[in-house]
Amino acid sequence: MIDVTDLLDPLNDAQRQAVTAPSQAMLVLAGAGSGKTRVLVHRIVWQIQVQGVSPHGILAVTFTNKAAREMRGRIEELLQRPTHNLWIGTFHGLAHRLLRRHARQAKLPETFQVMDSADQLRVIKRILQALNLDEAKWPPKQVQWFINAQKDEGVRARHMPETGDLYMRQMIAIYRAYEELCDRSGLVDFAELLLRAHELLRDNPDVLSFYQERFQQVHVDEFQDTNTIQYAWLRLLTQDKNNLFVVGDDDQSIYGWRGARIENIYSFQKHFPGHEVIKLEQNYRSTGNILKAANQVIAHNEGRLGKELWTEAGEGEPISLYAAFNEQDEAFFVIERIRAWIKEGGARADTAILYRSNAQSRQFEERLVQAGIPYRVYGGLRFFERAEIKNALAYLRLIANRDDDVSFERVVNTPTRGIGAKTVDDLRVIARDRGTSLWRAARIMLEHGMLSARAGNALAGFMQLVDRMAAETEGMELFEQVKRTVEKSGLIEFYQNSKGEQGEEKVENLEELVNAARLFDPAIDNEDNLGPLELFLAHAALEAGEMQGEDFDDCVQLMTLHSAKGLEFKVVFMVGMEEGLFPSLQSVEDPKRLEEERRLCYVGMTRAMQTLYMTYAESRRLYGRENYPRPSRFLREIPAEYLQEVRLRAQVSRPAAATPLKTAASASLSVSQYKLGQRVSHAKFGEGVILQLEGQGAQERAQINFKAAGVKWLMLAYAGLAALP
DNA sequence: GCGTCAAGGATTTTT
DNA sequence: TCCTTGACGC
Repeated sequence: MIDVTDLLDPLNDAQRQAVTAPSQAMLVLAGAGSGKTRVLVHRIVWQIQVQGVSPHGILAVTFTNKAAREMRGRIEELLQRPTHNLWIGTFHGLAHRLLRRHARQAKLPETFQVMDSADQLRVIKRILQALNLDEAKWPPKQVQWFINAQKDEGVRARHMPETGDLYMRQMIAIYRAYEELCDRSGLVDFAELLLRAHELLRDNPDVLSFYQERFQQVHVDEFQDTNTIQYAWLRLLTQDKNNLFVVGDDDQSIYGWRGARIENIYSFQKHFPGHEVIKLEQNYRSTGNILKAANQVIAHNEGRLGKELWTEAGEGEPISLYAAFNEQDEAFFVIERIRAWIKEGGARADTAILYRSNAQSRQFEERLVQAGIPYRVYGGLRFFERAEIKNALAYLRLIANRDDDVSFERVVNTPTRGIGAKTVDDLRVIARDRGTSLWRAARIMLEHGMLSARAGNALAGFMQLVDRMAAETEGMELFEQVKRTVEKSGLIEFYQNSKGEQGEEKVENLEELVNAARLFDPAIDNEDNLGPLELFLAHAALEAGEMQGEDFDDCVQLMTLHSAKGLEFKVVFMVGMEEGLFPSLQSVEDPKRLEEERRLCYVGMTRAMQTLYMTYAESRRLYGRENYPRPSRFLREIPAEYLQEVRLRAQVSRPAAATPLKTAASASLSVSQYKLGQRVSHAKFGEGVILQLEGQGAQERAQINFKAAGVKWLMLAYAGLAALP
């Protein structure tokens, strides 16, 4: 008899019910911090150990590589053995694997390469140029968004009606040209991976039935984030087998803007009539007050599946609310609190500052630097996104596939070798006329002597270089291959000669790339007969790598609310709780988007384990303009009993340097009768002295030091002040 | 080809 | 306000 103690003991009733349920379609509604990964992991191990399902017959899909890694790690830990043939991966990673295995049936060249979004944008810009379209009128970003949105819905250019308005017809034409170029170059963007993989299964019954039979159990994490094509793909795989096990939380759906369909979680119930729903509502992360407050906020959304988090932990502290004068004061307050936390022995890494938009990080960074507190900002450039790394990869990609136009354009003149825009333009024309790649076009032009001697020589030199590198490095070990390429391409030399520290850092990064190649273990997911180089390139495209700073150091965490999803911290600061910032101005008009903002708020609040601070500023400089936002509506949605206002103002004497408002300009703009230093009296607060004036007209405000009530900011229009002599 | 200047744009992010 | 991007000139 198998001992299932380890498997079931750590679970609560609902979790256990989900883990041990018979094979059937199942929707696990897992609230924040309710142990959803644990349920997935234990469910999979249960199937292997108790139900006798072979790991080979199990598929688990996640959104991020990190989640996939974590899940595999935990499964192996529980199983006490490696899980080689169990498929765990991201939607994109798995789609890529399918396409590699069935390239021909997917109508792709065996050597196809994956483009990241920056590559995609370059291609789009090229298309716009080729079509003679003005980028101002057809913003490349918007085109990119349009194309991806179509692909996310499974729509190709040829599916789109020719009838629409001019704008639509033009967009479709661009889309079509884009598809043609990608096909010619063997390039596949992220959305295309999913769409192709779906078409592959849909149009090839033999392939489909092979995988339908193989995968006895399909598991999906973060199901609320799936888009149309991802869900369609899942349904193809599991069609009549009722073997789809999804875990998700409709209240944590925050990626609607990039195609995620929260509706999938509702449709699931229609598409799989025999399904079971299990709710995980016991939260193991936060204290009672935080959870109750979060429950109240999210309750303002409509059409939820309905869940209420609860905890066995005590009430804990109320949420602290701080009204800052301005963004500087907000940062000051947050950093003071972090200081106090550290002073009491708390770890810096247990504190997180969460904001709605990246632009907000600056003031906190400045203060942290000032205070000498180490910190880490999430969301910078990733390793594989760095220019020098992409250049090196471009050479490698050309070695793997000469028709890769994006890579060709990227490095044809990097390092500079005298191939100018003119030559590349000529190449593009030929390539387009003949419907072929730049590489082939270059061949043709060289053979027909269509180039000037100088350009011709330079171009021939480049092509020989690539051919030579390919020949020389064939059969080499991967890292040796990468090393040679980096050197022979001239990139190392190029960056060494470029000036200063920047170049040095780039050389170091290139060395790091060689190192990454050395550490890269293709065996991990080489169930296919792919070469190590191809696998490495795919890895580079599908996993942009960690950000710069690793989290080895104990440092304060700064990130957007979006990137905080899935994480937890003892002390959380949600900053910038203001109308127009959070909820974002762009979202307030549309109820759907507003609800997504509210879910984001819910996600943010439920990150906090012990202490949650929420702050807003009464005045905020944004894009060079002073704003006087109102506190976020989400704050009003929290019942007062869970809130505690922090009153610091009278105690905080702000350093003069942090007071940008006392400028001559702002003082002179005060047309009113009030002056700095003027004594005034107020009906409620009594007598005081004006410390600062800012704004004008109806917006004019004064900071007043009241003898009895302390320092306050008041709108002059409403304050009803009387001037004293 | 590189450096300088001006204009425009500025949620949220993974793959 | 500030940063990125593109155009233009050496």
